[in-house]
Amino acid sequence: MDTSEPEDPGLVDALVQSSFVVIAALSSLAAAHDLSLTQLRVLAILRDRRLRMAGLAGYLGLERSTLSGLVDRAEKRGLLERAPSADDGRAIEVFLAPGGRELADRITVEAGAALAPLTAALAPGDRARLTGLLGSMLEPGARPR
Amino acid sequence: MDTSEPEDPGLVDALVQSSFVVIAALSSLAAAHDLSLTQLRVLAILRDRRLRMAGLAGYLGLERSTLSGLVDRAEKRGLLERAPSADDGRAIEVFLAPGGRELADRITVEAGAALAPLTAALAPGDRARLTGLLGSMLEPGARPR
DNA sequence: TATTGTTATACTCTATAACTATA
DNA sequence: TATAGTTATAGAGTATAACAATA
Repeated sequence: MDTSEPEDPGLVDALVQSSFVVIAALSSLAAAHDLSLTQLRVLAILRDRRLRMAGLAGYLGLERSTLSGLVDRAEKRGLLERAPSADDGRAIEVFLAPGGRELADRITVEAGAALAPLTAALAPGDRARLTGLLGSMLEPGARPR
Repeated sequence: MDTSEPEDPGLVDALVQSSFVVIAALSSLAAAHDLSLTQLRVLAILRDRRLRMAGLAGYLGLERSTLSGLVDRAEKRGLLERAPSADDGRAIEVFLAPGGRELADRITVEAGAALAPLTAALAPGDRARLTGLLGSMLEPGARPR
């Protein structure tokens, strides 16, 4: 018996469809600021963290070599900064430059507005219910892979 | 007053996070079959449709020129086929080749399995509730942009 | 020896612009 | 003229492999 079979194809479809809609909205928001979706994620991740290159790569699920170019470009645009780690002579820490922080804040607001057409489709009680259900679905240990 | 402000930042966060988790699972499923996420979407879209290049580009939100290369590669792999349209001498129709249909079916099953860790985190009643809430959120007219 | 980050290389994805063929 | 698709070109994103510096 394959216990990993889905019990509710309708839910899978709904999750996949809504995810594509949300990601498309975020991609278009990123594009409006001349960012890739990955760069937008970097800004969001570094909003309250300072990470080494390898740590950032881990968050994004990318190779370290990929981050080098990505951070290069963002650094040239004044969004990110690099600084050698005090603890480890090999490591480089990445964090938001002033311009990056400003943009990250702006994008946070705009993301809410971009998704408002979706969230506004629900009654207030349903919004809270949806938040709760997504929250329990994402609880530690429930992630795929 | 800015009426496009989000009324529930918690919901926005939950939607964004869950969407990234779902898309990451699908990307990794695509990668396991040597497909890009876009190619996986093409297989899903063409599963019950035959579209012109321009129509497919529209579904994906991509330029026609982008589709040319993408379909080229998938065609060489035996996943898609092209045929001139009977109605319009300029148009080319794209549809699943036998290999593409087989792969699309397999991927549909595997997507359910890949997301099972998420869906299984919910009680059956909650799964139905979540399906319903996502469904009403996606109702026509609610899409961003 | 192992790890951190970078560089070199290659391929895919994507867009813009120019082109051909058809409408 | 306008539309469908392709090609040429260019840039970003990504990975693998090889490398230098540090641990």
